[in-house]
Amino acid sequence: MDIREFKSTLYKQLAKVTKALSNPHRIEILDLLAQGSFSVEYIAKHANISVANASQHLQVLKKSGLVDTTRDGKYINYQLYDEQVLETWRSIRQLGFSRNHEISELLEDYRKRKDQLSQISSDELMQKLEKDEIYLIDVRPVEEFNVMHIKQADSFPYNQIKERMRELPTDRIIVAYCRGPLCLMADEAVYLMRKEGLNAFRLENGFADWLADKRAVETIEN
Amino acid sequence: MDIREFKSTLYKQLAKVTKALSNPHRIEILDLLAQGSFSVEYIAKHANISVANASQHLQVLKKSGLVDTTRDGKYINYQLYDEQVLETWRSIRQLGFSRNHEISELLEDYRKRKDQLSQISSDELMQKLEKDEIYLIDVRPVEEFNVMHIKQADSFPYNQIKERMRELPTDRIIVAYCRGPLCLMADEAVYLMRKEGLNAFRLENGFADWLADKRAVETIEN
DNA sequence: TATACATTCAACAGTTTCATTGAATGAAGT
DNA sequence: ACTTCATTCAATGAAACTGTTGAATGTATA
Repeated sequence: MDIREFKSTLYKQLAKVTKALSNPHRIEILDLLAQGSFSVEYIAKHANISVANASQHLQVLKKSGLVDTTRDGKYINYQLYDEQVLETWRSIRQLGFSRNHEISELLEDYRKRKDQLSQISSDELMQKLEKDEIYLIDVRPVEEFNVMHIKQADSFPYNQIKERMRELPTDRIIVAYCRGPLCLMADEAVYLMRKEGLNAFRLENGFADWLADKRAVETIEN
Repeated sequence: MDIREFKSTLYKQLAKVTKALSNPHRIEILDLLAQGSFSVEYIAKHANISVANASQHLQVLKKSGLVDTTRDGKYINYQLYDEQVLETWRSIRQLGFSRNHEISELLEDYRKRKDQLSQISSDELMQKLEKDEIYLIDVRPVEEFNVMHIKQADSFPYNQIKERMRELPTDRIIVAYCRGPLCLMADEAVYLMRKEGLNAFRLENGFADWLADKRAVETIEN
């Protein structure tokens, strides 16, 4: 095999990985898997595609080595292969934000409209949590909260906020977080809470990045 | 716009960037552009594709924001948009190495056959360069040497090694480097030098990573 | 053993991507 | 103004990618 042939083979192999990342649904799935390990059905539901379609996309990701499976009863759970996949995904996401203007504009517009950009950084959150100045809520689906969540957080799934509004404290700052910077559930939650006069903020980024930064988390056994 | 629509749009926008990365030729081009700024013709030649085809791939990369152009006389030079593109490419390349077994095997097989894995790390090189124990050669095309090169290196393009063999010192260690870990020119050079009894090694990784690590480089004005 | 159900498979049509070809553009130099 | 030459454009057919559908697989539970 001569050098040229060799290089072609190398780049073709590398492209197998990048091809796996080239589809919007697969990106959304990766972003979701950054939260933990989930069944095909769950993934399909949250990526808003059919189960068969999700299964196919997951197989592409698996063949490329980016995700792995474990069987749990009759469910098959998919998860990111390792931390490096998460790191690379974060790098790509970051690049998307900086190189594709539309992405950051979309998010900014949305947030400006919804919650006046009331964000709080991870560092700030840490400090205020220690001083007990904050009530922290996790607005992701309870399944994801159960897999893992920020240490002092309570579960308040986004779709229950309205009914459970009176459980929230009126004398403290409330901080809501969800999956990551692309996740809008926390924004929606903050919007609803502020409409009711609560002092609510959104955590900048979200759980995936909290985890990647190796900050304190907690798990609920099942 | 509801949340779902919003998310679809976001992930579609992100996929615009990843789609640009999903083709083997475009990956090879990015890898080449990690060395500096080059004309369409040069890129086409080194990626072994037609000029028209290279032009098209380059336009895809440009539309996705990953590369940028500057005009120089009648040439149009393409370069990576910024350092973040290089960083993300390195992250993806790293992921490819770890998740696609074939890649590392291919390289290892090739190197085992060619130069018995005689590699030297960047740190080791730095130390030995200071002690003047090493003769360092850059085996990339001279165009790339001129753009930038490791500080103490001399230019010995891979395809001139044979003719210029007698210029090389026999009493010192020779270290050859090329573009990066996917580049085989340094391996070929080491192979040729060792066959002539010279004490030659390959620099682990290559110029792109040397640069990314912010080590000392030099430029030749033109 | 039979049933339920999560997941995968196989086949299909619609769309996108790709490389090739030859013509068009447009800046530089005569 | 004319020529040269790097680059881009436009059109084409082939190949790869996608989502849908309905059937098949295989594990868990009754």
